[in-house]
Amino acid sequence: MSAGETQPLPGMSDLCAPEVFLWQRIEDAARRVFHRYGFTEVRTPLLERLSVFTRAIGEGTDVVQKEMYTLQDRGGREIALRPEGTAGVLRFAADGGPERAEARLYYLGPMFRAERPQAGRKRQFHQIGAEALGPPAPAADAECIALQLHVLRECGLDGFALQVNTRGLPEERAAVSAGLRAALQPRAHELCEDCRRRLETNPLRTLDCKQDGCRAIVAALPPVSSFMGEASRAYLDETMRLLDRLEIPARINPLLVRGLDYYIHTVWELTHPALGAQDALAGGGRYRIEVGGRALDGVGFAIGMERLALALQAAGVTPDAAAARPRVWLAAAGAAQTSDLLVLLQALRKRGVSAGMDLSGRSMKAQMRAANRAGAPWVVIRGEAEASKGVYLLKDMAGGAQREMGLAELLQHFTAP
RNA sequence: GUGGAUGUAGCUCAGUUGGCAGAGCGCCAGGUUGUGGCCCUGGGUGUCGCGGGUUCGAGCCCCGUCAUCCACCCCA
Repeated sequence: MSAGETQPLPGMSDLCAPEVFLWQRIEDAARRVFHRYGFTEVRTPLLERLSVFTRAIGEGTDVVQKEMYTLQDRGGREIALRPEGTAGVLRFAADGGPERAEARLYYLGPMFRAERPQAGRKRQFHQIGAEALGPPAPAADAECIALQLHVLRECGLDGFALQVNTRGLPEERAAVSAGLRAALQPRAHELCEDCRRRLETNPLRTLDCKQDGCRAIVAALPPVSSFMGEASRAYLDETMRLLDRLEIPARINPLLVRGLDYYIHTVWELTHPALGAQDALAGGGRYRIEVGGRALDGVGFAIGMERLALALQAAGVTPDAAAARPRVWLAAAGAAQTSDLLVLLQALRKRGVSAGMDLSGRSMKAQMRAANRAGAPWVVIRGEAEASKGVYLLKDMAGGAQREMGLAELLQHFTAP
């Protein structure tokens, strides 16, 4: 409620129970699938030299120009919080020997972009991503898409739509730009102000303009692949054919543009209808990135965890708090019994039993209420009467029945298979 | 960076033409001298986001500001 000190920065949020259980489930599912595909985790720094991002993502992109958190470190170096994962992973790959040029890596963690927060858009957001390094091959792209869908399905999600397009090769970009510019020229005066500017700077960008007028004009354009060479068109065709053989429903969207410069050939995006305006659940593509004097090829994707969690919740997948529920709760009548039960509490935990207890010395009634709230199926009660007999009272919370037990029998009850 | 909406109890939200700050849920205590869930009773001093202004009087009107949400933009 109180604004200010206790609130996180705009666009950043604290993640806690119960939502955090859903996140853990997503992370576990992703790791499981990645390992099955031979990917290993890499944890690169959140901070990198600014040039790592500007070189890879592209000087003129929105991500670099208006969305990065940049700062100077104590040595006066220009550094930045990572706005995406690929650049750092590729910096890592270039840092090692030649075997890293064929590495299969996944990552999972926070990214930072200084945008205006919105539904499904945070300034600190989280991605699950993977990079399969290696030379361009339609089969590698198809496998990467299959992996991404596999991760999503393993999380319990369905109902997303896959759109694919091609960016061609870097050397074809001039031809694509020129082709688009020429095709748009006759109707340039009908385009919106932004698009008239884009026509000069980056004609590709006119393709995903949201203005109705521009959309109508752009929809009539020949596909970008028509301005590319035969090899690039064949690459896209083969990729689509392989997706079809893998029974992955995909649609070519000739208007799909992705805002990072490093992409070549296959690019794709997954949208989900539950997400609202920010409906891109995940994206990916093939890239060629120059780092440390050499060009590395690969294909990769990223899944937005916030958006995945939103889509899952919309689909009725709820956080499962069961894992955090104690199996047994301990309740003491009197301070002397509290210390005895604290010893029992630790004995149970050491034996692998999740156990809880209210240690603040409250009434029996309050302790029972706490046990009920925690969802413990069993409660162990100990007061003067039990202490003098050297026993514990075990209560079954579902039926209400209770009976006395010695310590050995009690431990046996909770540790027996 | 631009626009719209919204800020009242721990949470979700009412609050009339400006006139004593409210409900539900949750939480705590009691009814049950050692026992949860259901029921009953009791428990609210809360910077009405913050700062100014108008007024006899402001949660309500005006100005500013901050925050949140949504949308543009961009992307995951």
